[in-house]
Order: sequence, then structure tokens, then C-alpha cells
Amino acid sequence: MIVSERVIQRLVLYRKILQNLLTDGVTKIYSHALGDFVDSTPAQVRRDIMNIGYKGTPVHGYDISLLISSISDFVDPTQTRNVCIIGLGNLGKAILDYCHARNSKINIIDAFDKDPSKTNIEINGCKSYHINELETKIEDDRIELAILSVPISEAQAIAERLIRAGIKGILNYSPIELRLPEYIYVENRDMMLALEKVAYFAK
Amino acid sequence: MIVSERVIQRLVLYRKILQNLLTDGVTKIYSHALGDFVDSTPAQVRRDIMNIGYKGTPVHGYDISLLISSISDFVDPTQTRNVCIIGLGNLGKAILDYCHARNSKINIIDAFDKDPSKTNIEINGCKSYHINELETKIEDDRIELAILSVPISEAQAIAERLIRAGIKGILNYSPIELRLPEYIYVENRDMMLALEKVAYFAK
DNA sequence: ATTTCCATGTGAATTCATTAACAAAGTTAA
DNA sequence: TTAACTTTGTTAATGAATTCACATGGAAAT
Repeated sequence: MIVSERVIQRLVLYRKILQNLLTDGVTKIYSHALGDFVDSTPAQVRRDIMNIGYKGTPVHGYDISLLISSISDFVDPTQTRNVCIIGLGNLGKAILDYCHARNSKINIIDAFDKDPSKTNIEINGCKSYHINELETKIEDDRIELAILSVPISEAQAIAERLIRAGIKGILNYSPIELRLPEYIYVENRDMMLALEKVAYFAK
Repeated sequence: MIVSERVIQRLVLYRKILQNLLTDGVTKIYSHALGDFVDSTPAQVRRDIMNIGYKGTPVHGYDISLLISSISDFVDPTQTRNVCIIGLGNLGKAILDYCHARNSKINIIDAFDKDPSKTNIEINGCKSYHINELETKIEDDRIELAILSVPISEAQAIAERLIRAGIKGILNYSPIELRLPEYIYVENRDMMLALEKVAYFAK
């Protein structure tokens, strides 16, 4: 089953919510309750879940634990995927704080920075290296994805190095549109654009 | 003209690109060239621009400077909107680094943290205060929007305080779904979800 | 001057996403 | 047992977003 970007975004969001509920001891949920969490409709939730093949039961709704497993089977890679992060400034450190270990299939294992004072340290299980070691570490550690949190001036050049080194996807926090081959998946997260959107819609 | 979230997102993205081009001395652009920057189609670009009422000329395309003005007239608030940021950890500082002064109508002027060592400092023109002063500063400085970059455990409570203090919109970087009245506009930016999406689509 | 390019603006067509609606089925209560 | 609820899964209907396609018109070349 092929699903769109939007469905994937909602599925991973559902999973996050379901994981929190499970931690709180909740074991079952109805489509309308899950919909409420994400400001969506029961029909939308049911359709999304239909996509991944999981089936709930009438009256009892969905078993949270089983639903989490089904979502994970669908959205997670079969093998773990290794991720690196480039740039250990405030943003890089923040991402390591937040991304730490919520998904066992996605591991941020290496960090790179050009500042020697930021190398050879370990943050949340992620070790940092000098940017000179980028290519060799990516190959040795079988890294496939990268998070880019470097200043604008360096983003394009680093992105190109990443791709030459074999990276398949980039989560880009640098506020610049990278010009890369189309077979590379890039997700841009410009914080100022997000704020401009909020400013427009907050009445 | 009422436009959707997606159109607004594209418009602010176009503006960013156009501003960079203008800085580089480029003065005109065609819909297909702008489309290439954002991996979109000429038709999409033309339709988006149609929404805001600006008209280009055949053969010469769009005047970048005029188009920027038209987008700004459309998406920017009429008066400046003041923004505060809650949480001056790595993420808060990162946001202040990145968001600094790209849009003159949106000013991040106050920051708050519960850690006294992070108060009474100034970063990029944004002054920091103790979280105790949240309500009074929001009122005195006429702050309407907030960026939330606090740990999960504090996010919901802080968000409720913000709303009681009169905040209209929240850009939420805490990886939790806030439960707030529906008249509050909330934009969630969960970094781990973004990475999960990249992991799914990067082939 | 005439022809040939191109690019825009926009109505129409198409594709994609969401919602409605209802049969099926488990549960509860009488 | 039977009737009344409630919720799912799914098809059909609706609605939204995108793309097509072409009339229009300015510029350059012959």
C-alpha cells in the first residue's frame, strides 16, 4: 500500500500519542478519541489506520499496543537506519536532546563539527568528530540519513559532501533551499517560516 | 481572498527565496524558475501568485522586488506582532540565532526561563526574564505569539499560562500535543517526527 | 511588417484528500 | 432472546488542491 506524505506524518504522530497513552496505562482507544488529540475526525483516523492493515474491533476500538506495532511495522525501516548530525551549535545540541531514543530503529550515532572544541565528546550516545572525518565515518558506520544544523554559508557545500558520501535523506534546519539531485529526499524545517505561518493564522 | 495553510507556507517560502535572489542582484524571475527552487510546477507558482493579486508580465515574468512586496502585503500582519520565547536551553538559543530579524513585522522581543542564570541577558535584541514575569511582560509588551521550547513536563502548563495571558498563537517545539482551546492557533514542530518522515521516504 | 517564441493568467479537467453514510458485529440491558 | 447502542471498515460522495491547456500579448528575429 502506497501512502502519501500526509498519511505518514499523521501515522507517526498517532504513534507518538499512543506511546504516551500506553505509558500512562491506557490500553484501548476509539477513533474519535485519537482524532481529538490531533484535531482531526474519526473518519480520517479510521482511514489512516485502514491504510496500514490493522483492524480494530467494534465497540472496543483499537488496542493501543497492537496499533503501535502495526504503525511501526508500516513506517519503520526494516533494518535500523543510522543518522548523523552536522553542526553542534545550539541547534545541533538541542536536536540531540529532543531526538534521543524515541525510535529504536533510527539512531543518531555520529555528530560532526568544524570546531575542535566540539569534537570527541559524547551526547546522548552520539559521538562527535571533526568534519574532516565526515566521509570516512559515514562509510564506516553505514550512515544513511543526515540532520543539517549548520550556518547558511556552509549548508550547500556540506549537503553536497553528504550526498557524495552516500547519504539518502536530509533533514535540513538551515534556512536555505538546498539544490540537490531529486533522488535525495530533503525535508526543510525553516523556523522563521514556521513563525510567519503562525503569525498569519493566529487571529 | 482566503487561502489555505499550504498556500501560505509556499508564499513565505517564495519570499525567502526571492529575498535571497534580490540580495544576489537578480531582479526578475519566471514561474518555472521559482518552481524549480521549491520542487514545484510553474502552474502551481502562477496560481499561488494569482491568489495574492500580483501580476507579472509575459516574456519578462515577475519583478522580484514587486513580488516580494505583494507577498508581504498579503501575508504580513498590518502592525508588527511581538513574540516571546519560553525556554532558553539549547533550542531556545538556537531559535534566537536562526529567527533573528528576517521579517521586520515579527519581533521576538522577550524570552523567559525558570533558571535565574539565564535571565537578564540579551540575545539578538531579545531580553530574557524569569518565568515569574511571564504574565506582566506579555501584557506590558503586547505580546501575541509564543515559541515554546521547554521540556515536555512543563509544556502544557506553560501553554495554559500563555493563553490566560492573552497569547493568540503558539509555535510548539516541545514534542507533546498540547490540549488547548481551538481558537488558539498551534503549530507543532516535533523534530523526531520529522526525522521519522525522512527515514520513511529516503529510499 | 510579419512571424516565431515564450511566459502569463485563468477556466476546465483531473487528481488527490477528506468526509459521509451505512452494513456488520460485539456488548449491554431488558 | 431481542432490542438498542456503539464503533468499526469501507464504499461512495464530496471537497480541495494541482495540473492542463490555451487565449492573450510582449519581444526578438527575419
